[in-house]
Amino acid sequence: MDKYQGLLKAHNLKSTHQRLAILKNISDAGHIDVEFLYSKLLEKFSSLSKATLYRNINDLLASNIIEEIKLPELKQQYEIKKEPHIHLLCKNCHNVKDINYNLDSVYSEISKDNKFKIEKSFIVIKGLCSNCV
Amino acid sequence: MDKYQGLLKAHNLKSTHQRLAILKNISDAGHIDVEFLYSKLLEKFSSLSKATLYRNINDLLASNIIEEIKLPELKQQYEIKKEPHIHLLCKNCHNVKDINYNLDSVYSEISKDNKFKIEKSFIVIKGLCSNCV
DNA sequence: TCTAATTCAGATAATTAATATCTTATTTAT
DNA sequence: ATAAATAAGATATTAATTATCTGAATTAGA
Repeated sequence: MDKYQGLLKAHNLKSTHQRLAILKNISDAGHIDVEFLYSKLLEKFSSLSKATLYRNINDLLASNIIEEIKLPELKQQYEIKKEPHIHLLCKNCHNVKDINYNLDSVYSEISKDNKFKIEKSFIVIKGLCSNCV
Repeated sequence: MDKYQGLLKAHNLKSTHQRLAILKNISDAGHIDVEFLYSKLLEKFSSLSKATLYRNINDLLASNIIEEIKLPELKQQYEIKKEPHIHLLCKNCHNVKDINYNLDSVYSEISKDNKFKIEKSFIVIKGLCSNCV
Protein backbone atom coordinates (compact mmCIF):
# COMPACT_ATOMS: atom_id res chain seq x y z
CA MET A 1 0.00 0.00 0.00
CA ASP A 2 1.26 3.38 -0.96
CA LYS A 3 2.75 5.39 1.83
CA TYR A 4 0.18 8.15 1.54
CA GLN A 5 -2.97 6.11 1.08
CA GLY A 6 -3.44 5.60 4.79
CA LEU A 7 -2.88 9.25 5.45
CA LEU A 8 -5.51 10.24 2.92
CA LYS A 9 -7.94 7.69 4.23
CA ALA A 10 -7.48 8.91 7.77
CA HIS A 11 -8.71 12.27 6.55
CA ASN A 12 -11.56 10.84 4.47
CA LEU A 13 -9.91 11.81 1.25
CA LYS A 14 -10.00 9.36 -1.61
CA SER A 15 -6.72 8.09 -2.95
CA THR A 16 -6.89 9.31 -6.48
CA HIS A 17 -3.89 8.95 -8.72
CA GLN A 18 -3.68 12.70 -9.01
CA ARG A 19 -3.58 13.20 -5.27
CA LEU A 20 -0.96 10.54 -4.73
CA ALA A 21 1.17 12.06 -7.45
CA ILE A 22 0.82 15.50 -5.89
CA LEU A 23 1.99 14.19 -2.54
CA LYS A 24 4.84 12.25 -4.10
CA ASN A 25 6.09 15.27 -5.99
CA ILE A 26 5.90 17.56 -3.00
CA SER A 27 7.71 14.97 -0.94
CA ASP A 28 10.41 14.41 -3.55
CA ALA A 29 11.02 18.11 -3.95
CA GLY A 30 10.97 18.88 -0.26
CA HIS A 31 9.58 22.33 -1.07
CA ILE A 32 7.80 23.26 -4.25
CA ASP A 33 5.67 26.03 -5.67
CA VAL A 34 2.42 25.63 -7.61
CA GLU A 35 3.88 26.36 -11.00
CA PHE A 36 6.74 23.89 -10.79
CA LEU A 37 4.56 21.27 -9.16
CA TYR A 38 2.09 21.62 -12.01
CA SER A 39 4.81 21.19 -14.62
CA LYS A 40 6.06 18.04 -12.89
CA LEU A 41 2.56 16.59 -12.69
CA LEU A 42 1.90 17.25 -16.36
CA GLU A 43 4.68 14.81 -17.20
CA LYS A 44 2.55 12.02 -15.80
CA PHE A 45 -0.96 13.42 -16.25
CA SER A 46 -0.87 15.42 -19.42
CA SER A 47 -4.49 16.40 -19.03
CA LEU A 48 -4.35 17.48 -15.40
CA SER A 49 -6.38 20.60 -14.85
CA LYS A 50 -4.90 23.44 -12.89
CA ALA A 51 -8.20 23.68 -11.05
CA THR A 52 -7.66 20.14 -9.82
CA LEU A 53 -4.25 21.02 -8.52
CA TYR A 54 -5.45 24.09 -6.66
CA ARG A 55 -8.43 22.21 -5.30
CA ASN A 56 -6.25 19.42 -4.00
CA ILE A 57 -3.69 21.76 -2.51
CA ASN A 58 -6.48 23.42 -0.57
CA ASP A 59 -7.94 20.10 0.51
CA LEU A 60 -4.57 18.83 1.65
CA LEU A 61 -3.92 22.06 3.51
CA ALA A 62 -7.29 21.85 5.21
CA SER A 63 -6.45 18.34 6.35
CA ASN A 64 -3.06 19.42 7.59
CA ILE A 65 -1.32 16.92 5.37
CA ILE A 66 0.73 19.62 3.71
CA GLU A 67 1.56 23.13 4.82
CA GLU A 68 2.35 26.48 3.27
CA ILE A 69 5.82 27.88 3.65
CA LYS A 70 6.54 31.49 2.85
CA LEU A 71 10.11 32.08 1.87
CA PRO A 72 11.43 35.57 1.16
CA GLU A 73 11.47 36.54 -2.50
CA LEU A 74 10.07 33.18 -3.57
CA LYS A 75 6.57 32.15 -4.46
CA GLN A 76 4.42 30.36 -1.94
CA GLN A 77 5.91 26.93 -1.29
CA TYR A 78 4.30 23.73 -0.09
CA GLU A 79 5.76 20.88 1.89
CA ILE A 80 4.58 17.70 3.56
CA LYS A 81 3.80 18.54 7.15
CA LYS A 82 6.56 17.48 9.46
CA GLU A 83 8.17 18.43 12.73
CA PRO A 84 8.99 22.12 13.17
CA HIS A 85 12.35 22.98 11.71
CA ILE A 86 14.53 25.82 10.52
CA HIS A 87 14.87 26.47 6.79
CA LEU A 88 18.26 27.30 5.37
CA LEU A 89 17.64 29.01 2.05
CA CYS A 90 20.53 29.46 -0.35
CA LYS A 91 20.21 32.75 -2.18
CA ASN A 92 22.22 31.39 -5.06
CA CYS A 93 20.85 27.94 -5.89
CA HIS A 94 17.57 28.43 -3.97
CA ASN A 95 17.98 25.06 -2.36
CA VAL A 96 16.32 24.74 1.02
CA LYS A 97 17.76 22.59 3.76
CA ASP A 98 15.80 21.70 6.85
CA ILE A 99 17.64 21.61 10.13
CA ASN A 100 16.71 21.07 13.71
CA TYR A 101 18.01 23.29 16.44
CA ASN A 102 16.76 23.57 19.95
CA LEU A 103 15.67 27.10 20.72
CA ASP A 104 13.66 26.38 23.85
CA SER A 105 15.72 28.68 26.05
CA VAL A 106 15.43 31.48 23.52
CA TYR A 107 11.70 31.01 23.30
CA SER A 108 11.16 30.93 27.02
CA GLU A 109 13.08 34.16 27.43
CA ILE A 110 11.22 35.89 24.61
CA SER A 111 7.96 34.62 25.98
CA LYS A 112 8.69 35.96 29.46
CA ASP A 113 10.05 39.30 28.31
CA ASN A 114 7.11 40.02 26.06
CA LYS A 115 4.29 38.26 27.86
CA PHE A 116 3.70 36.35 24.67
CA LYS A 117 2.39 32.79 24.61
CA ILE A 118 4.38 31.11 21.85
CA GLU A 119 2.66 28.52 19.74
CA LYS A 120 4.83 28.08 16.69
CA SER A 121 7.77 29.71 15.00
CA PHE A 122 8.75 30.18 11.40
CA ILE A 123 12.43 30.63 10.78
CA VAL A 124 14.18 31.10 7.47
CA ILE A 125 17.88 31.79 7.30
CA LYS A 126 19.09 33.11 3.99
CA GLY A 127 22.65 32.90 2.82
CA LEU A 128 25.01 30.70 0.85
CA CYS A 129 25.10 26.94 1.10
CA SER A 130 28.35 25.01 1.04
CA ASN A 131 28.02 24.32 -2.67
CA CYS A 132 27.64 27.95 -3.58
CA VAL A 133 30.28 29.67 -1.44
CA MET B 1 10.40 69.14 5.65
CA ASP B 2 8.57 65.88 5.76
CA LYS B 3 10.47 63.03 7.28
CA TYR B 4 10.39 60.98 4.10
CA GLN B 5 11.17 63.67 1.53
CA GLY B 6 14.90 63.37 2.06
CA LEU B 7 14.74 59.62 1.79
CA LEU B 8 12.87 59.79 -1.49
CA LYS B 9 15.20 62.39 -2.85
CA ALA B 10 18.23 60.32 -1.94
CA HIS B 11 16.83 57.64 -4.21
CA ASN B 12 15.87 60.06 -6.99
CA LEU B 13 12.20 59.54 -6.38
CA LYS B 14 9.96 62.56 -6.51
CA SER B 15 8.04 63.45 -3.38
CA THR B 16 4.52 63.16 -4.63
CA HIS B 17 1.67 63.47 -2.20
CA GLN B 18 0.66 59.92 -3.01
CA ARG B 19 4.09 58.52 -2.22
CA LEU B 20 4.37 60.40 1.03
CA ALA B 21 0.94 59.17 2.05
CA ILE B 22 1.91 55.61 1.20
CA LEU B 23 5.00 55.83 3.39
CA LYS B 24 3.09 57.49 6.21
CA ASN B 25 0.42 54.82 6.19
CA ILE B 26 2.91 51.95 6.11
CA SER B 27 4.82 53.58 8.93
CA ASP B 28 1.72 54.21 11.02
CA ALA B 29 0.53 50.65 10.57
CA GLY B 30 3.91 49.05 11.15
CA HIS B 31 2.90 46.26 8.80
CA ILE B 32 0.20 46.48 6.19
CA ASP B 33 -1.06 44.59 3.17
CA VAL B 34 -1.94 46.08 -0.22
CA GLU B 35 -5.67 45.89 0.22
CA PHE B 36 -5.81 47.63 3.58
CA LEU B 37 -3.21 50.16 2.53
CA TYR B 38 -5.31 51.01 -0.50
CA SER B 39 -8.44 51.48 1.58
CA LYS B 40 -6.56 53.82 3.93
CA LEU B 41 -5.18 55.84 1.04
CA LEU B 42 -8.58 56.23 -0.56
CA GLU B 43 -9.71 58.18 2.48
CA LYS B 44 -7.30 60.93 1.50
CA PHE B 45 -7.01 60.41 -2.25
CA SER B 46 -10.39 59.25 -3.39
CA SER B 47 -9.20 58.95 -6.98
CA LEU B 48 -6.01 57.02 -6.30
CA SER B 49 -5.50 54.33 -8.86
CA LYS B 50 -4.54 50.88 -7.74
CA ALA B 51 -1.96 50.85 -10.50
CA THR B 52 -0.31 53.82 -8.83
CA LEU B 53 -0.18 51.99 -5.56
CA TYR B 54 1.35 48.86 -7.05
CA ARG B 55 3.80 50.92 -9.08
CA ASN B 56 4.92 52.81 -6.02
CA ILE B 57 5.22 49.75 -3.88
CA ASN B 58 7.53 48.27 -6.48
CA ASP B 59 9.54 51.47 -6.77
CA LEU B 60 9.92 51.73 -3.02
CA LEU B 61 10.93 48.08 -2.81
CA ALA B 62 13.51 48.55 -5.55
CA SER B 63 14.98 51.47 -3.63
CA ASN B 64 15.03 49.46 -0.43
CA ILE B 65 12.90 52.01 1.35
CA ILE B 66 10.30 49.43 2.22
CA GLU B 67 10.48 45.66 2.36
CA GLU B 68 8.20 42.69 1.93
CA ILE B 69 7.37 40.58 4.93
CA LYS B 70 5.76 37.19 4.56
CA LEU B 71 3.74 36.20 7.57
CA PRO B 72 2.08 32.81 7.80
CA GLU B 73 -1.57 32.75 6.77
CA LEU B 74 -1.57 36.45 6.02
CA LYS B 75 -1.26 38.32 2.76
CA GLN B 76 2.03 39.83 1.75
CA GLN B 77 2.86 42.64 4.15
CA TYR B 78 5.00 45.72 3.71
CA GLU B 79 6.98 47.67 6.23
CA ILE B 80 9.44 50.52 6.30
CA LYS B 81 12.90 49.03 6.15
CA LYS B 82 14.55 48.94 9.52
CA GLU B 83 17.03 46.92 11.52
CA PRO B 84 16.56 43.15 11.48
CA HIS B 85 14.10 42.06 14.12
CA ILE B 86 11.87 39.23 15.21
CA HIS B 87 8.14 39.44 14.54
CA LEU B 88 5.72 38.35 17.22
CA LEU B 89 2.43 37.65 15.47
CA CYS B 90 -0.71 37.27 17.54
CA LYS B 91 -2.96 34.64 16.04
CA ASN B 92 -5.97 36.25 17.62
CA CYS B 93 -5.75 40.00 16.96
CA HIS B 94 -3.14 39.68 14.19
CA ASN B 95 -1.10 42.41 15.75
CA VAL B 96 2.61 42.21 15.03
CA LYS B 97 5.20 43.33 17.52
CA ASP B 98 8.82 43.78 16.58
CA ILE B 99 11.43 42.74 19.09
CA ASN B 100 15.18 42.56 19.14
CA TYR B 101 16.98 39.55 20.43
CA ASN B 102 20.59 38.66 19.98
CA LEU B 103 20.95 35.31 18.26
CA ASP B 104 24.60 35.60 17.25
CA SER B 105 25.68 32.50 19.11
CA VAL B 106 22.83 30.49 17.60
CA TYR B 107 23.74 31.70 14.15
CA SER B 108 27.41 30.96 14.48
CA GLU B 109 26.68 27.44 15.62
CA ILE B 110 24.19 26.83 12.81
CA SER B 111 26.61 28.29 10.35
CA LYS B 112 29.43 26.06 11.49
CA ASP B 113 27.37 22.89 11.72
CA ASN B 114 25.90 23.30 8.26
CA LYS B 115 28.71 25.07 6.43
CA PHE B 116 26.21 27.78 5.62
CA LYS B 117 27.18 31.42 5.24
CA ILE B 118 24.35 33.32 6.91
CA GLU B 119 23.30 36.61 5.43
CA LYS B 120 19.92 37.38 6.90
CA SER B 121 17.23 35.70 8.90
CA PHE B 122 13.46 35.94 8.92
CA ILE B 123 11.79 34.97 12.13
CA VAL B 124 8.11 35.00 12.92
CA ILE B 125 6.81 33.69 16.20
CA LYS B 126 3.11 33.01 16.28
CA GLY B 127 1.05 32.83 19.44
CA LEU B 128 -1.02 34.96 21.74
CA CYS B 129 -0.10 38.46 22.79
CA SER B 130 -0.69 39.70 26.32
CA ASN B 131 -3.97 41.33 25.35
CA CYS B 132 -5.40 38.14 23.90
CA VAL B 133 -4.44 35.51 26.45
C1' DT C 1 -16.62 -9.03 -7.63
C1' DC C 2 -20.58 -5.92 -8.77
C1' DT C 3 -23.17 -2.11 -7.64
C1' DA C 4 -24.52 2.19 -5.71
C1' DA C 5 -23.29 6.28 -3.31
C1' DT C 6 -19.98 9.52 -2.87
C1' DT C 7 -16.42 12.22 -4.17
C1' DC C 8 -13.36 13.83 -7.56
C1' DA C 9 -11.38 15.29 -12.21
C1' DG C 10 -11.58 18.03 -16.12
C1' DA C 11 -13.45 21.84 -18.74
C1' DT C 12 -15.00 26.02 -18.66
C1' DA C 13 -16.23 30.50 -16.79
C1' DA C 14 -15.69 33.89 -13.42
C1' DT C 15 -12.99 36.40 -9.93
C1' DT C 16 -9.22 38.60 -8.22
C1' DA C 17 -4.55 40.30 -8.28
C1' DA C 18 -0.91 42.47 -10.61
C1' DT C 19 1.22 44.72 -14.55
C1' DA C 20 1.64 47.43 -18.98
C1' DT C 21 0.51 51.28 -21.86
C1' DC C 22 -0.78 55.75 -22.86
C1' DT C 23 -2.02 60.62 -21.96
C1' DT C 24 -2.32 64.33 -18.83
C1' DA C 25 -0.70 66.36 -14.59
C1' DT C 26 2.81 67.28 -11.06
C1' DT C 27 7.29 67.94 -9.44
C1' DT C 28 11.72 69.99 -9.45
C1' DA C 29 15.87 72.21 -11.02
C1' DT C 30 17.10 76.33 -13.22
C1' DA D 1 8.05 81.12 -14.12
C1' DT D 2 9.49 77.59 -17.31
C1' DA D 3 11.02 73.32 -19.25
C1' DA D 4 12.41 68.59 -18.62
C1' DA D 5 11.57 64.62 -16.23
C1' DT D 6 8.80 61.74 -13.90
C1' DA D 7 4.49 60.23 -11.92
C1' DA D 8 -0.68 59.80 -11.72
C1' DG D 9 -4.86 58.12 -13.45
C1' DA D 10 -7.51 55.49 -16.76
C1' DT D 11 -7.81 51.56 -19.13
C1' DA D 12 -6.49 47.30 -21.07
C1' DT D 13 -4.05 43.16 -20.44
C1' DT D 14 -2.09 39.30 -18.24
C1' DA D 15 -1.66 36.09 -14.53
C1' DA D 16 -3.35 33.63 -10.55
C1' DT D 17 -7.00 31.52 -8.14
C1' DT D 18 -11.63 29.96 -7.41
C1' DA D 19 -16.45 28.44 -8.70
C1' DT D 20 -19.65 25.66 -11.28
C1' DC D 21 -21.11 21.83 -13.72
C1' DT D 22 -20.96 17.15 -15.81
C1' DG D 23 -18.94 12.86 -16.56
C1' DA D 24 -15.52 9.60 -14.34
C1' DA D 25 -13.11 7.24 -10.61
C1' DT D 26 -13.06 5.45 -5.96
C1' DT D 27 -14.80 2.89 -2.16
C1' DA D 28 -17.90 0.56 0.98
C1' DG D 29 -21.16 -2.94 1.21
C1' DA D 30 -23.92 -6.74 -0.72
